[in-house]
Amino acid sequence: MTQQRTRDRHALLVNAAADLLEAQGWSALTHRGLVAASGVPLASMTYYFDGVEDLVAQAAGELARRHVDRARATVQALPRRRTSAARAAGTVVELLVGPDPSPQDLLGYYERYLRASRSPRLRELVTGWNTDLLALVADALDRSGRPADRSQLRLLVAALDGLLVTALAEGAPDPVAVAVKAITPLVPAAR
Amino acid sequence: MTQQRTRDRHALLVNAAADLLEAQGWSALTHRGLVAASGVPLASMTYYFDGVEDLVAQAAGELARRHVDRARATVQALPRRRTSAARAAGTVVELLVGPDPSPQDLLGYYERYLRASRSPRLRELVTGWNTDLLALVADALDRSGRPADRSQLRLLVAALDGLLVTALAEGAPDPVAVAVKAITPLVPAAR
DNA sequence: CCAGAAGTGGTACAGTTGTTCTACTTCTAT
DNA sequence: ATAGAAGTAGAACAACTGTACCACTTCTGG
Repeated sequence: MTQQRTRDRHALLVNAAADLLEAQGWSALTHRGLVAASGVPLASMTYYFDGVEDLVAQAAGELARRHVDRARATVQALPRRRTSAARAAGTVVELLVGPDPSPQDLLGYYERYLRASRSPRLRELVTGWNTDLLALVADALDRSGRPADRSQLRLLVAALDGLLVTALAEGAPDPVAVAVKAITPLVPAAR
Repeated sequence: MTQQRTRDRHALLVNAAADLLEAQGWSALTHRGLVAASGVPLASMTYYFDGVEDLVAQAAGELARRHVDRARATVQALPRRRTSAARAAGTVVELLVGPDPSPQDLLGYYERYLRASRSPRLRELVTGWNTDLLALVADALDRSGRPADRSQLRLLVAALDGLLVTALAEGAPDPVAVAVKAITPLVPAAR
């Protein structure tokens, strides 16, 4: 069967690949980039991954898993009490793009997101990931005393994505601040 | 001074580059790709463009210009009468992403958009382009008897972008239909 | 009309990339 | 313990990229 060292090495590679993808985007996630980041020889790339597409998919999967785990922890730590719309909006942003992301983080995030549409495997990954994330956002809004139905939720998240992407493309200094302020009117009323 | 043939050739190249970028995305816009699409020899690439970055910027600029021109024509052809929210939403979508775009068109559109944040020159281009487009959307909504203020406008467009990007990443069959339906509640009331 | 500028085009170079080949070592099941 | 599978590792390959070089032709201003 598979040996211990192999499992370790595979995990090492996937983790390093996810780090690389997160830090430097798609273009940095190459066989040789991963070699430099992991110290594993080049020939092992084709041994552990069934082509570069597989490598990319596994790295993206790992990143998505980390994201959801972190978001879940954030939600579970959320106190169950009514908060202001602005605060709730801030929480939603944090769940989606992480705490205090740099413009580069955001760019990487949406580049990953978009690229997914090129591969069936990644599309599937993104679909599941979004479902999880949306459920977490719903939970967070519940805890903030501002329950949202599906369409409100979808619109809120979509507006956030759109605002962040635009702020990013235009090179706005603080995309998150702009976005939080703009979506606050879309946060459901307290109930 | 510059000769006629040079201007022709430059225009030919920029047009071919814009076509290429529109049809096949960033990755296809290479020196050799443009050679194949235009019939102009490889060495002319460095003659007419100051490096590949310049080539990309000029192609993107041409594409943005075409987009705004087409949107402007669409708005000017719009009758000045009150329409349903759904219809107005459809018009907004058409202005932003063109009439009946395929998923591939949409993907290219947002990839271009996002990539812009990597280059100061492209950021500037996108900023101006968005300003023009937003003004056209405002005009279109006016004509539809549904005037919007700046923040309504921004939210509407952002939600649209976000919905399209998500539908795209998840591989939804008809992103535009999904998006039009979802943003209809954000269309300003008739007045 | 003709020197010099402007433009043309073939070729080559250096740097990427993903992938393959081929020996070699290590582990595991019998 | 040992045969065979599993994993390791170096080197090389072919395809791609952007760009530089150099001889050539075409155009244009004085």
